[in-house]
Amino acid sequence: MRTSKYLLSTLKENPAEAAVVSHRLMLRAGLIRQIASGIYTWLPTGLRVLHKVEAVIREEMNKTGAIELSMPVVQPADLWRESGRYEKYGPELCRLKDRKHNEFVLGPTHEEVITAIARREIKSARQLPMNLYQIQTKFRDEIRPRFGVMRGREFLMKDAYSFHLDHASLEETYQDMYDAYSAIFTRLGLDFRPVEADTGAIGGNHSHEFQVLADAGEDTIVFSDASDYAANIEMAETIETAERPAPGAACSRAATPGCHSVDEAAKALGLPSDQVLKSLIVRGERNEEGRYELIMCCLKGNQELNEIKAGKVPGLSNPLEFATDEEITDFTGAAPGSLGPVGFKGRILVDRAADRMGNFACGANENGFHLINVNWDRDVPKYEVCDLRNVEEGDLSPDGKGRLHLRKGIEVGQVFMLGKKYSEAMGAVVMDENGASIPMEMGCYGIGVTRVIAAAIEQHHDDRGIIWPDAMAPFDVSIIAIKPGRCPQVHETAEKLYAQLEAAGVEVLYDDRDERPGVMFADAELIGIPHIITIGEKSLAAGEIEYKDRRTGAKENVKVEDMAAFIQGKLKR
RNA sequence: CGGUGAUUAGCGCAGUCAGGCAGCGCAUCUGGUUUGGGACCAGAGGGUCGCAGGUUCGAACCCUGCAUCACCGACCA
Repeated sequence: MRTSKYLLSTLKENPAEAAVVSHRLMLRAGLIRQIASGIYTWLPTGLRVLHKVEAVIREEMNKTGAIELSMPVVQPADLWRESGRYEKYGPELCRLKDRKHNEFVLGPTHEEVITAIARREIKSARQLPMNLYQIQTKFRDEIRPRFGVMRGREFLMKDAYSFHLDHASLEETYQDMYDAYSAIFTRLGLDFRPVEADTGAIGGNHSHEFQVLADAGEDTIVFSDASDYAANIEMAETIETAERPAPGAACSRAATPGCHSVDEAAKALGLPSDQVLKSLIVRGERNEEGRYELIMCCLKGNQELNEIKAGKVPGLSNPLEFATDEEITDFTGAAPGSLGPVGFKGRILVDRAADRMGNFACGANENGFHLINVNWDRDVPKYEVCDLRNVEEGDLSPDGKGRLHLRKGIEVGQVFMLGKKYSEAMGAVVMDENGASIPMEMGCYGIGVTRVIAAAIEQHHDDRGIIWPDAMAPFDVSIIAIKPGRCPQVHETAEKLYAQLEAAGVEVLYDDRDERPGVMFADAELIGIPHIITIGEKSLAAGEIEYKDRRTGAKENVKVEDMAAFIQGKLKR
């Protein structure tokens, strides 16, 4: 490709809207342009990168025997009613109508369509297992799109769905996909970790996420320093070793006017925040009158509720919902900020760490008052202990080996065992050898193709721009001709080398613009092309061409006639 | 969904407080000088000042409503 005939679209200045480095560089390098909130055009250079990532994914998926197909973005609402997700999915699901007022959705994922395909097309158990995949646009109407394509509303995803006669077969394919994902992310040059994960809106019962380690990540992952335990913080179980102190002085009331938070109350009472109980009121199930049961969750004041774990406690709303201020005041007679378990009329859940507290302070269920020297059992006779809090840096690993460390991660892939959730709801069955209809076991496996690119840039860049891993680079080589208009020999050498490399199948961006050198160097480095060749009068006088490695910055002079072979040698590695 | 802020040339912004000819830098085009790390000089083109309404002799600027975008928060007890 000649730069003069290409749409490079690089920006010298930093775009105002970009907060993270990958977003900034994707805009500056001319990879993407925003067209609406969370919706992007992929410019030619960006599309080349996208195609590179797709190619690696296809190769590794095909190796496992998965078969590619393509499903529609626009899907009939009825299909989603069949699975029960039309109502359940919430406002993230974009709903629309056609001219005949038929209802449709923009596919945020494709379980419904694939299950509809499978139930028609897979007729015999002998066809199983079968793993079908596509690389297709998804649309999720995110609450808050951000960080460019990291959390976009429209994005590209590789999604695979496997069908099985039994669970053992599902486990086998799950492992194959786990291994394929590891191979894909390794080939793409990413520093990643597979972690145990929650199954979320997709449903199912077993799952791993593939997390790219990066500070810009929106997920928190935890891992042990002494074992291979790794999980999303949403899943990580806490282990407590502290002993509960013996009850001391009797419980008494203390005025805490104007205190609405744990920190304010702790300050007013002269206690550290881990001696103050945090009491949160959440919704349970709805009763006949349409009211929610209100349940109290008690935590140490300095610790955080884990909504995912709490949502799994039987009887609690899932996904977890907090009670409104009105509901709380109606039920307890006090406003948030003055709540506590002593005398609370409803179910009380106590986090494992909070259970080890003694002689602590908590709200008095009376505005402007707290209780001090409160003790479980003595002052709160009935409560349930469960795992409610987020693990923290240095906590014991749930497998009993080592301590936990927290890191930020970008979720680039997830593998699920779905089981029979969709096949049962939608009647995707096969005949077994006895002639009985049995719903197929299913698995599903996603990779955020567009997010992978942002994640790669987060991990691979410097102050000059992107440093692509080889497998993702939009071009293999950049040829920069210094003032070819002034020196015919430079022009001829550049043209010849360009033709030679193109003929050898090397992807070259040949900067033939006759710009000042600084402009061309800056563009090549911003775009992140791994190998940069400079042809100029100086070295050409000695019959040489300059080579620079984008990653290491190392420079080398190579004889004109050897350069094509030299580059091909670099690319083979 | 809540909070904060923004919206003026392709991009980045000033001008709004205190109403009175639409500005600056970059980019683009023309000419010239330059030429190994985002050159310099001279000139030119480019604007429904987000939209709608109101106040005013006069509105980018004041008022009202709306839209879009961004950032922060959604752990609140």
